[in-house]
Amino acid sequence: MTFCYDYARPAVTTDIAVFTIQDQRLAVLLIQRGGEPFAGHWALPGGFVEADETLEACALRELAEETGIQGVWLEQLYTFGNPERDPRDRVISVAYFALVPMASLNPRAGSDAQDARWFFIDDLPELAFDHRDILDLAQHRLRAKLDYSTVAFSFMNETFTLGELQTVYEIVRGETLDKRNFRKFVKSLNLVEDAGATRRNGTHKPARLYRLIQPGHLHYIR
Amino acid sequence: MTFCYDYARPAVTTDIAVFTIQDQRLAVLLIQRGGEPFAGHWALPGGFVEADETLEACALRELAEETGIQGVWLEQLYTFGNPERDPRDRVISVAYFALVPMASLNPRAGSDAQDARWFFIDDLPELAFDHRDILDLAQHRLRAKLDYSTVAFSFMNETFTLGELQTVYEIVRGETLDKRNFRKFVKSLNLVEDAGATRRNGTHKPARLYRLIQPGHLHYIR
DNA sequence: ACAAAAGTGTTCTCGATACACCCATGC
DNA sequence: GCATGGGTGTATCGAGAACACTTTTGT
Repeated sequence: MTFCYDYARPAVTTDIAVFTIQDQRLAVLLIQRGGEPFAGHWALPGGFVEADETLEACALRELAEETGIQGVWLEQLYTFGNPERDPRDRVISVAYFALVPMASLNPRAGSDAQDARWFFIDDLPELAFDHRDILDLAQHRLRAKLDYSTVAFSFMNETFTLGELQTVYEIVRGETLDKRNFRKFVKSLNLVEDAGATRRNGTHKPARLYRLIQPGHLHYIR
Repeated sequence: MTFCYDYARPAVTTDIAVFTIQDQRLAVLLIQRGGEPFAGHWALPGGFVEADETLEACALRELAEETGIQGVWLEQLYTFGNPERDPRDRVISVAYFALVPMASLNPRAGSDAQDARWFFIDDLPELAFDHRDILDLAQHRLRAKLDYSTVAFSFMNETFTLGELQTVYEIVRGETLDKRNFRKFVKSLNLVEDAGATRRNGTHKPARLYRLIQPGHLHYIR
C-alpha cells in the first residue's frame, strides 16, 4: 500500500534525549542502529510519527519500543528541519528530552535497535544524523532549566540525601557548590520533607533521607 | 504530478506570530483566510514547508508572501502536532514568533490571504485551527523572555526615548514600573547610547533619544 | 586514631525596590 | 499659569556568596 499526495511531504520523526546520572557523571541513552543509514552507528532513540498519534505519544512509543523505558516525563526541545539532515530523504525531527532517576532503568535493545545503553555525556561515540547537535542543545537546556525550575529532582530516586542532590547540581552545572548554601537553598524551596530514615553508605556519618512532598511535580522558582 | 510514499506522511507547515506595539497596546499580525478550511476566518500567517527549504526559510517566505513583511528576526516557539488540529488532514505546524518595531511595517494582503492586518492582542477575532493556543503560548514566551533577555528592544525604532521603552515593558508585563528604577536598569545594561538629539512630542519637555549600541543583537541578562 | 562524608550559622555584598520633587514645553 | 510627560538620588531590604568546625561511622 502506498500513500499519495499532490505535493511532496517530509517524513516526520521524534527523537528523545534521555538523561540520567551514573557514577557521578551525566549520561544519555543511545541505541545502536540496525538499519541504514548509519547502520551500526549510535543514535538517539526515536522514529516516525504515525498517522493518529500526537508527537509526544510517538516519542513515548518509540522510547518503549527501542529501549524498554516507559512512563517518563517528556519536554519538547526543538524541531530540527534542515533539508540535509537525513541523507535519504527530507526528514523533520521533533526532539524531546527527559530525565530519569539515577541508574533506575535498565535499557534493553528493541525493534530497530541492535543495542541500547547509557553513555557518559563527555565520552560519546560518533552519532548518526545531527544527533550530536540535538544532544548539545538538550544539555544546554538542561543546564538553563536547573536555574529556574526543579528539574534536578527528576534525577532523584524516591528518597535521597541532600548530598546526592547537591552532586546532581554540581554535575549538571560543572562546578562545585558550597554545602551550607546549597542546603539553605533546598530547604527554602519547601519542596522536600524528612523521610524519617538515614542511610549508612560507607565509613562516615549516615545521611538523612528526604523525599519530595509532591512527587512528579515540576516547580518554577526565581 | 503526485508524490507517493510507503507510509502515511503528515503535512508540515510553519505559522508565525508577529508582534508589535500599536497605540500603547500589544498587537499581532493576522491574515484573513481565502480558502477552505476556515475561509474568511482570521489566522496566523504561515503555510506548507517546501521540499528544499529550512523551517525558518519557510516561515520567512510565507510571511513575505502573505503579508509583505520581510527580514524579521524569528525564533522557533513550539511544534503543534495534535492529529485533530486540522479538520482536513494530519498537519504538523512548527510555530515561530517575531517582534517588529512599533508601527513600522504596513502589512498588505498577498497570496492565500484576502487581507492582512494588526489586531490588538486583547481584542482578537475567533481564530482558525488552534492558532489561539499558539498565540497564547507566544505571548507567554514573550513575557518570560522579557525577564532574561533584551527582546523588548526589538520593538523599538532606530532611536527611541526611555519613556517609550518603559511603555513597552509595561505593556508586555501588564503592570506599571517605577520610572527611576527602570532608567537605572536600562543604563546598567550598557546597551544603549545617547543619540545626541531630543524629540518634541507634545506639550511637555522634549525627550532625549537613545539608540542601541549593537543594533540587532539579542542579549541575555540575569 | 584516622579518614571521609554529614551536618550546622553568621557576615557581607550587591541588585531590586520604594519613594518625591523640579524641568521644559505647548496651549 | 497650568497641564503633561521628562528627568533625577537615596535609603532599605533580601537573596546569594563567602567562610570553618563538630559529628558519626567503618576500618
